[in-house]
Amino acid sequence: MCPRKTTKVGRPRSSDNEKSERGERILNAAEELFALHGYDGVTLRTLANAAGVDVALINYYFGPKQQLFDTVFKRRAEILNQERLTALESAQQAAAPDVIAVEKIIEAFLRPLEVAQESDDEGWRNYCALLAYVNNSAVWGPVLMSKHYNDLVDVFIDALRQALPKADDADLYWCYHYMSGAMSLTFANTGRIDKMSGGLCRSDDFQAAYDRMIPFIAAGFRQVCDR
Amino acid sequence: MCPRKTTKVGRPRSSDNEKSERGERILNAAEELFALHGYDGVTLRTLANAAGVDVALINYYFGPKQQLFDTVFKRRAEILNQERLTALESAQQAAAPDVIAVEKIIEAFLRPLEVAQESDDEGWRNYCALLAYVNNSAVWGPVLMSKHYNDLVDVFIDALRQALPKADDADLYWCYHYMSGAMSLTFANTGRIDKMSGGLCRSDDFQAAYDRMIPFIAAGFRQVCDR
DNA sequence: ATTTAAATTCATCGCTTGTTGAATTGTCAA
DNA sequence: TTGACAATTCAACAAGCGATGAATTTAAAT
Repeated sequence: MCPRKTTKVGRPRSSDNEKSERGERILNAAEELFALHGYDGVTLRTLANAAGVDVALINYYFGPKQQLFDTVFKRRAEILNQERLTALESAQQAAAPDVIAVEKIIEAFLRPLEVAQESDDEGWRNYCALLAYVNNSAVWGPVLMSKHYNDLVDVFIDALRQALPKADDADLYWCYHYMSGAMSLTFANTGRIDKMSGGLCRSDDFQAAYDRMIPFIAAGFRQVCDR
Repeated sequence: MCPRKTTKVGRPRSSDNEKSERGERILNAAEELFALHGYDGVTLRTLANAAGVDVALINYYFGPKQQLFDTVFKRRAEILNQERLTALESAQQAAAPDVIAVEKIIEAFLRPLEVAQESDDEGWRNYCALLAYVNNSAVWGPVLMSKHYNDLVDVFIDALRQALPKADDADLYWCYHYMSGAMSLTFANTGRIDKMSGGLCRSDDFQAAYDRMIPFIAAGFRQVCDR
């Protein structure tokens, strides 16, 4: 007779689905959808549906949409930065008292991304695509990239300046920019290279991408900055 | 008394604003807005307003929104491809009977973009940003890039294969991919490098970007494909 | 002169958007 | 046991969305 209500209003019993972690479910779904469709391509209702959550809960946890976007972008930026920094430091200590080689700096910059993408956590693959979106956007790039990644840039530019003493700063920044672009597209995982190469190369073959990318970028730096 | 009607219904006198070219005005405004905000970030009303045109006229000329997007993307793709091809051919003839050098191939690929961006036609700068958006999008990239640029890729990969006979195809495609990413971000003109470098480098300094990019990319190709 | 077609505006359709206030249910400390 | 607070659903809001049929004006063809 009376139709069984499938969703119950009000605070759920904490034992119902222990560690449901709705907040994180929202962030994960948002990460995936924003990466795929961009900021404006995702509606809060689609997101709520993907996260298995009522639409009002998004605002309850994260405020308005823009703030949610910033939160999603920030979350893994901090982790990634930390891993890059420790990778750089340990490479510098390994090389001491000599100055570190360019290849090692590039490696400290790229390997954390590769490790993240190959991890079990699917969220990292989504985050890399989001990073490509933000990095290439004239609206979000100057805001979010500067806000969350500029400190890291300074550290790596410093390291490169020591490794390439003949370079002037403009050379270093431009080359860093090329690296950033190559990295973004490569790890954005769009499936483009699969089609382009007729299936010979695969977007999700991170090992192949990485093996070639380090020497590619390092040689570029040397050519421009070590003349 | 009677309020002056500022817009008149019906077909306008052809002498009214000769060569008004409303169709092209729509395409140009769409190019700019799509490049800045992406597909979903642009509403047809915003676009109509920017183009100084009634919203219904967009559908009349270009059909539904998706079809408009494709038309915008296609327009300059054909021009760009043609210029890249002739640049490659004339470089090959200049080198004959020797095989062309890697640097010359990269140059044939990049210089048309630089010339376009430095031209008076502001639309080219917008188009480059649009190209970066599409290239990095997992939704549009595999569709539009493949549709409008894959033939060109084949030609350039062929040329690179001749210039780097020791390389296997996977190497070539991956390096091409790095080049594509570096180019996209660099010419996307997001203003990121301006902030990153504290004003030392400027996004719109295409000459500076280009002067360093050719040797950077060429050295990368040689390192990976000429071992 | 008449008819047909092209180019434009207007008004409106049904749906979706982000956001929010109110109601509901559960937890936990006093 | 009561009262404050946390977590959730529901219903609704004004605004905006893409699309389109009808009306209108002009140009071109006959």
